[in-house]
Order: sequence, then C-alpha cells, then structure tokens
Amino acid sequence: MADKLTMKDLAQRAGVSEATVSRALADSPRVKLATRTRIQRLAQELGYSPNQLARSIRVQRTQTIGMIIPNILNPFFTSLIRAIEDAAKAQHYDVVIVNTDEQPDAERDAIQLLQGKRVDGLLIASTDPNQDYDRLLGATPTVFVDRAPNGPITYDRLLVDNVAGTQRVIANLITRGARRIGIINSSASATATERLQGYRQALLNHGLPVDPDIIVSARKDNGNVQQMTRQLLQNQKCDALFAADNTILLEVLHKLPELTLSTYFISGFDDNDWLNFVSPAITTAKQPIQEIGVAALNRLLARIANHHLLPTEKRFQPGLVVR
Amino acid sequence: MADKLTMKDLAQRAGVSEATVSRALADSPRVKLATRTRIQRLAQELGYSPNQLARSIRVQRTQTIGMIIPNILNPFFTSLIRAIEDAAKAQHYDVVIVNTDEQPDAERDAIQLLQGKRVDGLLIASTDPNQDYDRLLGATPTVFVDRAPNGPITYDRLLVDNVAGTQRVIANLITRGARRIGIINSSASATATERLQGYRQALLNHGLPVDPDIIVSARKDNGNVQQMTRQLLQNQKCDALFAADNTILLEVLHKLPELTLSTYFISGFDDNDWLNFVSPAITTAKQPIQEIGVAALNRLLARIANHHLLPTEKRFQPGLVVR
DNA sequence: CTGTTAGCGCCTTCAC
DNA sequence: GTGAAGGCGCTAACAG
Repeated sequence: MADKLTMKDLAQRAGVSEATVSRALADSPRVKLATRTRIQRLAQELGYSPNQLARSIRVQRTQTIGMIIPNILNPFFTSLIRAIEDAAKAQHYDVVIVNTDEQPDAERDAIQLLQGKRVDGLLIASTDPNQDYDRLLGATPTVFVDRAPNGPITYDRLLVDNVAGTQRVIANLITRGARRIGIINSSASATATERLQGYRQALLNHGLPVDPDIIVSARKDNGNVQQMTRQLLQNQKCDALFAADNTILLEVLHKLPELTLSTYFISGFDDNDWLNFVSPAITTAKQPIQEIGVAALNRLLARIANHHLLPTEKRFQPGLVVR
Repeated sequence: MADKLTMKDLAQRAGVSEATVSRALADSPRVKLATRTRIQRLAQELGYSPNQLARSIRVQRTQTIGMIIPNILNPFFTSLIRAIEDAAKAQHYDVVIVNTDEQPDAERDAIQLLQGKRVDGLLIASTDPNQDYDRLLGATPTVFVDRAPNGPITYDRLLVDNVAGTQRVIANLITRGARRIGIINSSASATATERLQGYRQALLNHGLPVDPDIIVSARKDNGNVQQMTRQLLQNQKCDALFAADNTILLEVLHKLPELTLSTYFISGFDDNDWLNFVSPAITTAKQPIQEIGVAALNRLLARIANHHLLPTEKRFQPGLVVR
C-alpha cells in the first residue's frame, strides 16, 4: 500500500495547503470554484485515491458493515449476500463478507477481524447458537439474520419461521399419502432445532406417531448422510424423507440410485432453480431471502444511528414450492 | 466505531506508557514478562480490540487482499472464493470480496473502493475485458484469475484453457453422434470468446461446417436465452446444444420441457453437483478451481513481495465430466 | 526494561 | 477563501 499519492503531494503540486485540498475534494463551497475544480482535475489526472483508513480513523466511521455467514457455498447465503449488498449500496455502505465454514472458532475470529477493521455494524448468521456473543460483541451494533443465538432476545433478529415452514412441507407429504416420514436434520444450529420441532408438530397434528428411529441428525462435514439415507429408506422403513437443508438433500440424491425403491417422496428446505429439473420431484419450503436481507440491513442501520433501540425479533413466513 | 478502548486507556489503567502496551500486545521480549502478561490479561478482560485501521496506516500494510468477482451467485466463483480464502488464511492474509454483478461500472467502483481501503493486492476475475485497467490499477499489485483483459500480458493471469476445454466437450458430442451443434454463448468476456473459438476448432477438426445461424450470444441479464433455445432446437434445427456457462444452462433446462424433442444432447461448461441428478444427462468441462485459486493467491503474494516480477500467463486444463 | 517523541494521511476547528 | 495546528490510534526510532 506504499507509493501512493497523499493530500500533501496534491497540495504541493497545486500550490495550496492540505486543508484546501481536503475541502476541494469534499466539494465544499467554502473554496473558490476555480481552485476547487483545478484541484479536482489534478487529483483525477494523477489518479489520486484517498486513504480511507486515515479518513475513517479521523471521522470515527468506516461506512462499512461486516457480514458473517456460516457457508458461502450454500446458495441460500450467497443470495442473502446479494440482497444485503444491494440494499447497502443504495445507502452508501460497503459490505465485507467473512465465511466461517460452520466453525465456531472461525466465527470468533471473524468477529474480532471485523471489529479490528472497525466496521460500523455487524450482520451475523450464527454458526454456533451457544457462542458467547455478549462478551465477543461488546457494544458493536449487531443484527442476527436467519440464525440467531439461543436464549433471550438481546440482539435484533430477523428469522424465518422454520417451524411453520417445515410443518407445511411435512403436511404436504402427508396429504399426498406419506405415512412414515424420516428426517435428516442438519447441525446443531437453532434452525435445525426449529425444523425438527415443525416436523414433530406436523406429525402430531395429523395423528401420526413420532418415531425416534427415523429422526437422525448429521453433522454435514461428516460424510455419513448417504448411510443414513440408506438406513431410512431401505426395506420400506420410510415412505418419505425430509432433508433439512440443501447440502443434505444433495447427499440424499447421491444415494437414491443405489436403492431400489417403489413409491416414496423426498422434500427439503431452501429452494433452488435446479430443483426444477431433478427427479424425483422435490417439494421445498422457500425463504423470502430478498425481504429478509433488506429488513436486516435497515434494522442494522437504524441501530447504528441509535444504539438504544430495543432488540426485537421478526419472523418471515416461508412459501411452499410443491413439485 | 466510537466508544472503543484505545492503547492510551490501557496504558493509563496499567500505569505504563502507550509504547509499553504496544510492545506487550505484540508479545515483544523487550518488555518484562510480568508486565507483559499483566497487560495482556488486562486487554483480554476489558475486551480491547486493536484498531487495525490505525495500525495499517502506521505500518503501511493492511495484510488484506481484495478480490473482485463478476457474479457471486455463480457457484464457480463461490468455490473460487473458498479456495482463495483458505489459502490466504494460511498465509495470514484476509480477503475482502466485492461483487460486480457483471457490470463494468461496478467493477471500476470496486477497484477504487479496495484501493481506498489500501488492500495490499488485488485478485480480479475481469468483468469487462476492455476495461482500462492500466489507468485504474496504477501500481497496485494485481493478478487476474479466470478472466483476463484483452491485449498483451501486462498483468499476471491464471486462466483455464477454455479453448481446449470446449473442444473436448464438443468433440464428445460429435463422437456420440451429434452433427449439428448449436452454441449459446455468454457475455462479451474473454472467456466467451475463447469458448467460441474452441467450439469452432472442434467442428473444423471433425470436418463439420460452422454455421453462423446456430451460433448465438446472450447477455445473461437479458431474458432471451429461452427463446434462443427454442429457435435452435425446434424442428430438428440442431441435434445438440452447448450452453457456455451455468446460468445459460439453467435457462436452457427451463425451456426444454416445452419442446418435444426426440434425440438430442445438451452440454455445458462448469460442473455442479446437481448436474448428477438432472435429465437429460449433461456433459461438462470441469475447472480445477482449487488449484487455480491457490496458484493465484501465491502469485499475488509473490508480486506483493516483489513488484518487479515479469507478468506471466498460466493456463490450467479443465477436465471432462461425461454424462 | 521502559518512556518520549514523531509521524502515518486525513479532517476540522480556529484564526486571518 | 485559505492556512496553521492539532489529533484520531498506532508503531518505531531513539534515549536512558
């Protein structure tokens, strides 16, 4: 980052003081129009790039928000990133993304990294619902998106109604004739807990038994989802399977061809364009990503403007994509 | 970013000078072990977070590299991000991502943004091969990945051999009996030009005619890929179709069900897990993303260490995934 | 082993 | 309409 022009350089070449350059570049009416444009042109020609680090340290503001997500390979999160970036750009904020790869340690590092860069606020899709956020975050304005920590609402949270969403998916399976529905749930996130709850609820509502034998949970990095798929679907043990997220769903699909099955249903959470083209047809719950992203960003900006807002929780209703 | 502890605060509470705090936190052996640990503990307890902006401005280094990509919704680029982040972390560098959404203006803004943040170097997957990078980049150490600007090699570039990759895909189609192969190419990127060239080459190699009527190019944001698909496949105009990237491929798949076709082949560039589950079976060229990312990062770090390296180009060979 | 001093690049009073 | 001076938080050279 060396050999860069500074305001001092510009001031010398223009024969004015640094202060004047600073004002000119800020287009302040306090400097004569002639010199103002002269300096601006000079800066342009010489390819001057203001040092935002220095500026930020002076004005105590970076105009940047940090975003921490568990898995950048998950299309749900990339869509969320897009939505938030767009909303931020419109408000003249930049966004810097950090990926935790579902690892609590990496999430801690991410928080410290972004605090070190003095972002004005943080958007977090929690990797570990039991993380000690109070200690880590201190007074940093923070909004949780999609995945919030356990416990009382001490931060703003904009979430999807996972319980209701899963209920709808499962209810749909039942309506279509499924009676023994297995579930492969994801990691220990709050999302997972809620989806399991929705699953239970739906079975109870329809007077079906909840059988622990067909409820399994997979740490995604652990390569055993395919094995679980076999155990659940073989020998007519289940006639339907709910994969709690995209990653799991793909693993399930990998295993299917080996198993010779007659009638069965597969469903999941999080919709994807490619789901339109795979067989068997897969029904999913689809989250209003755009909406969530925009709302989260706006909430964060509001909180940055006023640290004393009361933390609130907002739930968004997912839709059902029947296939 | 206000109300944060500074070294001055720590110095006061510890009854030492700022300099000592600075040294203690850097774990310098020049400060007595007792005071060192005392200060470190204090910092820990109070949740002190060093201001990296101030540090960077002082040491003239951010330990951060910027990465500019055209489309974060494209899984190819998210995989590339992952590869580069991992490699960077291992070398104690942070990565900040900016997405251009395939818009040259946004790419210009991105370069300026990252220069303003004084990143130590830039990794760019070019959005516009005719962008005036020389002017924009100045002396910023830069390596192009996957998509490079047109013209002579004035920057390092780590690319995929798109010509060879496409040739292989097309040759595979021909081997399997295709005789009239249409192509829907992507935007005006260098990648697109090369894939078209590979397509032509493959046809010529097999003594097949190159018919301009079945070569079309789609700006992806423009919603006409489906129409092109119909035009190319209807009435047996073509017996195979090559979609030059993922986005285009998805559009093609959307259109297929409407068209009642007998035998035909679809193929594409960039492999995805879900391609294993769609019908028709789709053969693709698969890029060695991991390898490219690591190589690009290493090259950039080498260049940061020594600005006077001669720019070089390296091509990676894509594999063929036959389905 | 520790403190003093200076300065990184910028913005913002306060003067004139 | 412009300049001089100070300070944001940090590190590094120089003293002692």
